Amino acid sequence: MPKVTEEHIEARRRQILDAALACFSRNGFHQTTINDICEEANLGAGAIYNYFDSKDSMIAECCTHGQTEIGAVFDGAQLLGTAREAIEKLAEVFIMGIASSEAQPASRLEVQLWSETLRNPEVLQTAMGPRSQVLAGLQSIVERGQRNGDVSDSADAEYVARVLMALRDGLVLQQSMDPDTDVSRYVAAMKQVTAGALFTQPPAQSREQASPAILAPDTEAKELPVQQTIMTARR
Amino acid sequence: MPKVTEEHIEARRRQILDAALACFSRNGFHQTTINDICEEANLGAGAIYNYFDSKDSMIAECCTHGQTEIGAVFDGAQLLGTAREAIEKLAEVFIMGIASSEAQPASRLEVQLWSETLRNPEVLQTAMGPRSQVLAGLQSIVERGQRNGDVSDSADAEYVARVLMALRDGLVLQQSMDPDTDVSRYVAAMKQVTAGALFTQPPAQSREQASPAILAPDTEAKELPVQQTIMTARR
DNA sequence: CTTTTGAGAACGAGTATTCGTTTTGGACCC
DNA sequence: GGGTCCAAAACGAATACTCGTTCTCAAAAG
Repeated sequence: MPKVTEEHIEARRRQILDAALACFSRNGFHQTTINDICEEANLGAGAIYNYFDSKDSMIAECCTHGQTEIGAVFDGAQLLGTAREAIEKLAEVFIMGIASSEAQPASRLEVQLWSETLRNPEVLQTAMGPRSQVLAGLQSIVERGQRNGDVSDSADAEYVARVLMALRDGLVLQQSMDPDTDVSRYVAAMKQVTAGALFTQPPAQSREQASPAILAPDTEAKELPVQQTIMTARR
Repeated sequence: MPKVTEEHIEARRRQILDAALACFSRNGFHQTTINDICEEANLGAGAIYNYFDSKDSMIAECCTHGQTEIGAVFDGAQLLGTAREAIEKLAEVFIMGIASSEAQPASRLEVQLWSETLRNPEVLQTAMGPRSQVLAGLQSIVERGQRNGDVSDSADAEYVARVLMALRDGLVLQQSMDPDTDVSRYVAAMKQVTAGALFTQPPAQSREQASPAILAPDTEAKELPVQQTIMTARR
């Protein structure tokens, strides 16, 4: 069959890649053999090597594919309004979307990818790209919140972003280890925690920087509506 | 040399295990060859097989060792007082202690272990043991806080525990990917977020269960210090 | 008939494990 | 006390096997 349509070729590639992805998420990259992929794809070894140079290139392609998707979903979320709103939106779209319960294979693959980054600098590169993009996005949300007086000035924007990222990564891990993880309940709990609605009582006399918001300098507590006093309030 | 003391044997085992651990955390379980371990331990291949049945048994032993330690550190933290205090304590002892910056190898090993759990049901078992123990501990802290009126009744204790766990796991991941991660800054940011001190303003009109704390029943808002109003607010 | 595709045998590099040999150093006798 | 002995310990080449990749050739398509 000389000259098969370009789409056919792409379809074959995707067929193989899907098979590889299924195997990788089930067994990890290095425990998956080419034969496993062949069987999953119902193809012989020769066929696969018509479409991919090597197993490593399949691994690489799976990794970049999965990671760029994460960046894309993050970018897709419209993060307007206050930081609080943005974070709530993130919880719904970014976390629910990526770690949605029908996507357990994707979570498992991501965990495998994490361990691969520790070993393979190239994979680390491709994984860190989208990750730092997301981190930067989160950080800028926090910083914008600070400019708007929405977020405590004492917050360490970079590390608050990391904390938010951890909330996502941690869910991915839990979901991959335990398929019964209830993502909605997780997101609800996460919202409650990040919204500061976990405790019914205020922080004790803040000893250190533990809860610096209440020490924000320019507050005029007595004059302001109650709620306002907590945060930086007006400059 | 007949008659070698029992301790000597244990010491040799540990020597080999330490070598294996170093290799595993550097390269992952399956990319590490027996020869790598031999070189790291300055031993021949045969010597190693006097102390371990197989490479797999070394993997298994590394996994259980690392994981039980986590459980032990958690148990070691004295978690008395209010839930807020307990969580702060946890941040300091549990998270700082386990993910302390000189322990990057341990973090890397844990990430490798995560991926191994997805593949090897036996490893999953041994890893889940300490993990569920910690989760249960976290959950009971939250529940105790609820009984004391310390924590919002609407909180989903089980999933709040998962969120807290995610904060730890996420740090482990970040630290393993990026050795420059500043654990103290992370812990500080995490404390601020969990303490509800991130935002300067109270949650908007709670639309759903997003921030149910403001509906917590038994608060006496008017009597309380100003800060208190933020979370429990009116009514 | 020419060209592309795919299956599966064959290859070869790499690895865990085994095993026969060598080394070690404490015990035991003189 | 020092020389001999010998089981434990270590070694490392040999083994058996797995797995990624290549090769060959038949089938299929144009």
